[in-house]
Amino acid sequence: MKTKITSPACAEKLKVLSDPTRLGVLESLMSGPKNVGELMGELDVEQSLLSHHLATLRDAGLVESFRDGKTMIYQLPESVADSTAGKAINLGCCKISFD
Amino acid sequence: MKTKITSPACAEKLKVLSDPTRLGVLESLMSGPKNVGELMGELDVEQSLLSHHLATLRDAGLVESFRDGKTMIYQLPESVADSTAGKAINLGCCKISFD
DNA sequence: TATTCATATGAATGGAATTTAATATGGACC
DNA sequence: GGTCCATATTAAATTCCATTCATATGAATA
Repeated sequence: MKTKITSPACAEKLKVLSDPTRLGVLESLMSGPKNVGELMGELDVEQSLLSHHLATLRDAGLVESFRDGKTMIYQLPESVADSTAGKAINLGCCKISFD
Repeated sequence: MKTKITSPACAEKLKVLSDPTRLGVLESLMSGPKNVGELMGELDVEQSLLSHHLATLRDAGLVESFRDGKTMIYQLPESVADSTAGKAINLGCCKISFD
C-alpha cells in the first residue's frame, strides 16, 4: 500500500501563488481590501490580464470580491487572512508567512 | 514610481513547490535524508521523472545530495529545514509551515 | 434609454514545464 | 577489465499557462 505523502491539492494551491502577479495581489490584499483599479496601479499590470489572475485566485478561494458602486472590491477571506504574528496566508494544507 | 510589491524571485521559488512530486520530496525529506530509491518507493514515481524533479529542486537550492556507496542521498540544506515548531520549509523570501 | 466607466469573458497564440523513452555515467564488486 | 546497480542526462512529445486582443457585461449617470 503506497501512501502519497503530499496531497496534490496542496501543490495545486501553491501553484496559484507561484505567479508574480497573483502573489502580488495577495501580498497587497494582506494590508486591506482594494478595488481592481488600485491593484492595477500597484502591480503595473494590464486590466484584462489582472482580471484573469483575479479569476484564478477567486476559483482557488484565495480572494473574494463584492461590488461597491461601480468598482469591484477584492479582499482576503477571513479563513485565508491569517494575521497571527506578521503577515501570513493560510492555504488550509499549509501556511505561508512573510517576514 | 511604481513599486513592485512582490519579488518575482519568490514566485519562482514557490513554483518549484507547486508540483505534487517535488512537494512530496520535500515533505518526505523533512523527516530525514533519503536515497533516490526510497523516494521512488514512497512517492510512486518513475526513476527518470523523479530524477528530473530532483534536479529542479537542486537547482533551486531546496535540496542537496551526496553519494553514499552506490546510492545518492538527498536531504534538506540546513538553511531550508526550518524546524522551529513543527515542520516547515524556509524559502528565504517566505516560510511554509505544515500542520 | 443611451453613454460611459469598471471589470469580466472568450478565443487564439506562444512559450514553458511535465512527461516519456532511450541512453549515458559512474561507482561497486567480481 | 567487465558487469551490475543506481542515478543522471538528453531529446522528443505533449500538456499546460500566461498573455494578448477583441468583445461583452452590468451598474451608474446623464
